[in-house]
Amino acid sequence: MALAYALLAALARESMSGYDLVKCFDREISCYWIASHQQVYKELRDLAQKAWVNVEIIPQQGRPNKNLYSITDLGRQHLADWVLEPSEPTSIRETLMVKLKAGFLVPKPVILQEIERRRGVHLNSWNELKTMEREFCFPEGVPSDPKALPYGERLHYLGLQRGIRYEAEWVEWCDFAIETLQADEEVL
Amino acid sequence: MALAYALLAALARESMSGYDLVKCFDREISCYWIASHQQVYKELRDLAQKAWVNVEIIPQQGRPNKNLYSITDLGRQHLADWVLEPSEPTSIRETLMVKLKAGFLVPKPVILQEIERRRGVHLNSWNELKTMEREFCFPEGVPSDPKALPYGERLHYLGLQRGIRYEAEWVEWCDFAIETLQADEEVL
DNA sequence: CGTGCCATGTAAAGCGTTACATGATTCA
DNA sequence: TGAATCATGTAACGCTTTACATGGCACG
Repeated sequence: MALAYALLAALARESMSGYDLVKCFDREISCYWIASHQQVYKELRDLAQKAWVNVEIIPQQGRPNKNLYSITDLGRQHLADWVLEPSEPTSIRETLMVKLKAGFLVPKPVILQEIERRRGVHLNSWNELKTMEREFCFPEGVPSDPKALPYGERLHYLGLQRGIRYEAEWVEWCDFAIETLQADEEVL
Repeated sequence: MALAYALLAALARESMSGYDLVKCFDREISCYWIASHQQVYKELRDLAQKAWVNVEIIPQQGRPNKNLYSITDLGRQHLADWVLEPSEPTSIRETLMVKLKAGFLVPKPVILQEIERRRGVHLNSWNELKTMEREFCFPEGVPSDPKALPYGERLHYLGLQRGIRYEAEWVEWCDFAIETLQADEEVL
C-alpha cells in the first residue's frame, strides 16, 4: 500500500518513467524505502488503472518505448489525504539480533567477526549517505545551516538525516558490542 | 525463513508451547523481531514436520491442551549452521519518511504534529526497554558493568541495547526535525 | 565479443497481515 | 455480566522476493 504513495510522492515532484523511478529509489529513497523494479512497474500499472497517474507512451528508436508517468489531481488528493493519517513505526526484523541470541551455540570469534563485518557494511552506507548530503543538499560546502534550505529540500534533507543517523548508530552499537563481548567470561 | 530460526533460538534455551513463545516474543524479542501468533503456530508445525523440534501434547483440564515444543539435535545443528552465515541489514520501510517527502502537499503544522506524536511513541518504547534493562539484566542496580554479565546474558543484553539505542536515536531525530522545520522559510 | 545500460514485463513461491473461530476459567 | 487469560487454529488476501525473459545499442 505505502509503496503506491512513495511512488506518488516522487511523481508529485517530477514526472518519470518506471525505469527512472527505480533509479530514483535506488539513489535517493533507498535509505528509507526499497522496492524492486517488478514491484514498481506493477504498482504503476495499478495506479494508472485507478487514474491516480497518467501514462504517456514515448516511442524511442533503437530502444524500448518509455512509459512516462505523471500524477493526476486525483492522485495528488489521495496522497495528501494519506499524509494526514498517523503512521506507525516500522516493525523491525533484525536477523543479526536473532543470531546473537543463538550466539552461544557457536565460537565467540565467529560472532565477533560477523559484528565487525556488519560494522563495515553500515560504515559504508553512512559514507554513501554523507556523500549524498554533500552533493544534493550542500553543494557549496558542508557546514551550511539546514534551516536555510527551502522547505521542500529541508523535508528531503530530514529523510537523509534519518538514514545517516541510523547508520551511525549501527556503527556505534557494533563498537559497543565488540567491546562488551571481548571481555573475559571470568571477570568478576 | 528467519522466523523459524528465531523460534529455534528461543527453544534452544528453554522448551515452550507456542503460546509461551508468542508471549516471549512480545516481551523479550519484540524490539528486534515481531511475529503474530498465527505465524508462530504455523511455523512450529512446519518445524515439527522437518523434525527440527519435537512436540509433546500435554493434556490439561479446564483449558485447551498444551503443545510443548523442544528443539532436537537436528534443529540445533541447523540453527548453528544458520548463525554462521553472514546476515544482511534489514531493508527499512519508513512510512513517515515517505510522508515527509510528500509533506509539501499539506500544512506544516500537520507534519510537525505528526513528528511530535512519533516522538512520543518512540520515547514510550525507549522507557519500556529501559525498564526491561533494569529488571532483566541489572536487578540489583542499573549502573552495573555489562561486561560482568555471563556470556549468554551479555548476548541478550546487546540485543536489548540495540533496541534502546534505536529508540533513543529516533527521539533525537524527531527533536532535530522539529527544530529544523520550525525555522521560517523566509530566513536568509 | 562480452559486459552493462536501457526498458519493460510474467510467474511462482514465500512471507505477513487481517479477519474470524472456539470455549472454559478467573477476576472485578 | 463483561473482560481478560489460556491455547490453538483456518482462510483469504496482499506484499515481497526470486527466477526467468526479451532485445538492441554502446563501450572497451
